[in-house]
Amino acid sequence: MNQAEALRAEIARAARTLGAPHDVVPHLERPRDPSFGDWATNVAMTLTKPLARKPRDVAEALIAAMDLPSVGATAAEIAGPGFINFRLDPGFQARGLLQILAAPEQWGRSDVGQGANACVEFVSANPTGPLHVGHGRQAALGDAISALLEATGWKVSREFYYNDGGVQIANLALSVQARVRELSGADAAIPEGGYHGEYIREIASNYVAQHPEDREGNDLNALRVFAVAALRHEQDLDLQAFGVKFDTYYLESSLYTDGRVDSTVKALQASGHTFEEEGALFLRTTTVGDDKDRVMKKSAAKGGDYTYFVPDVAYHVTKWERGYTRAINVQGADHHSTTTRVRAGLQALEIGIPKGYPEYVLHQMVTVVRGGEEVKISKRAGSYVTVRDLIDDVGRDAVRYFFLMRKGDSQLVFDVDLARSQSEENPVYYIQMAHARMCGIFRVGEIDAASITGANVDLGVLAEPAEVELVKALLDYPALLVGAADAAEPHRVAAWLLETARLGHLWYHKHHVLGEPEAITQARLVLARATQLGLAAGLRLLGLTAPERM
RNA sequence: GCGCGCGUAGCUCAGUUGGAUAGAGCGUCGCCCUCCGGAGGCGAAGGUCGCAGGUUCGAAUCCUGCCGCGCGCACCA
Repeated sequence: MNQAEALRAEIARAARTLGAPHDVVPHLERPRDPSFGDWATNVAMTLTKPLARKPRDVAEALIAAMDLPSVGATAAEIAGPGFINFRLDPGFQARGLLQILAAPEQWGRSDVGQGANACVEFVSANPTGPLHVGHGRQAALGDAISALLEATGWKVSREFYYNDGGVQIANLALSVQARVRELSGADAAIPEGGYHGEYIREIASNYVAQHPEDREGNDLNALRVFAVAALRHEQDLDLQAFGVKFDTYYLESSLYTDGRVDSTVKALQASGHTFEEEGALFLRTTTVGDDKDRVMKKSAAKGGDYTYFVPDVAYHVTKWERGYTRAINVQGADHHSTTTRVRAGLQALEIGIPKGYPEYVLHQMVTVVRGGEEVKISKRAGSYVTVRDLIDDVGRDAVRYFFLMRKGDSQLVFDVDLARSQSEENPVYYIQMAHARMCGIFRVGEIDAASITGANVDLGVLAEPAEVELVKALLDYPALLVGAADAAEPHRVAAWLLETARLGHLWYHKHHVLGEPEAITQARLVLARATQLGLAAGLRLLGLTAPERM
């Protein structure tokens, strides 16, 4: 049990002696102003009604009923309408750092997920071109959300759904065909809705080199297979360069071949939530808030195919059946119309899937800016900027951090000049520098950092305000992860890193570690080591490196 | 027109799920400093949290209606 939990438990115990409900869970928060204390609770105000007493009365009785020393508290004061502010003994508080030193790899990890299975689906790009910046944001978000879930006790599968059928793939094949024919001197145009990027030319010439028997590009099926394989390979290389690995690749085509699409349609029809109109089969989605009912199967006149959301529903049934109690889909906000449909389909099946399943993390657009100007195209892809462009330009760490530093709901401006600058205005550099600085202390002092355990060190001397603030920030990390994982919001970790790095720099500039009286040096070495490990843990979680020198 | 998201300091954004005098970085203006690691430290100015109502002990946060921006509104995916 950590310090905050111990304090919470003691408040709850005291509250029960006053007659509070047995299941009371006092809310703890950091006061906005550190001068108020180290922890605050509003529990006295929430108990006003059940206890039928005034908030300040409750607070007073609560404090009297608490064993403050047992939880390291030196004072408890009533403030404002009924807050209780607790002050913790600095040495007691700093002893929380020992947990970091004892098991750095475990730091921040918890078991709130209790080993349940979660599926995080992200990127899921059609194999029709190199990955663009939106995919990059999805890759960073999906990978970080996965890491967050893993750190909080979930068993996570990172999944990539391949749309390997459908109109877009057909257009890809036709686009390559046009370029092949162009090579043989024929006059051929890219079809409507086709792909114009430079990479299509590369694929075409590779195709001709490997298929000398089809210089005219007549074998559309061979073209399609070749192009999809080439682009899947290319996307794999992009993801590899980004350091993202998937556990599962799920092919849309397999949903047809193993009969899941048909069985899903039959089940939906049996459920009574479908109807036929003008020769097409509809799902009644208006009952769950959609603005119109959606076509599942096109009329014969339109080809009689299933629309894309039918395999989508079938696919999400497999997630449920594969035992994922939590499924998170990371997509661009332009896909938000699918959420209602997929959920409606799953609900219509009436097989016990929760209403909010799957969860969607939808992110807004990314604008790439260089030299103050928006960048819109890349040579290779033509109409859009690729992830590869960014990685080559500013490096993997910066790309990852920049994609994660804003919450997905907000639009993101990716300033390439800032991302590559070696200055403290660059948040990535700033955070990594803080880590490297802590490492530097041990290097200069010729001390083996791993030998620092904090045993027999009086941490009570870590009482300078800058030290107390840094200690508190470091100890907030585990709870931060729980909240971030629950909300699927990695940007909280990015913000925590920046703030903790700031406090680390501040402390470093204000106080010396080496060359102080022995007792102080020993205590500060513990804080330096904990800061280094704490920052490294956060960086690692987001998939960033923690360099020892820069 | 309908749906979703966003609107917080000059700029870029946080805001612990409804709490105290709304914060940080950059920029601006003062004053210091040159220290284990490249410049940093201290302080100041700067806000009607888009607007107007509502809910309650208490709202940037929840509800309603407007305004502005983005995205989406196919028998496309």
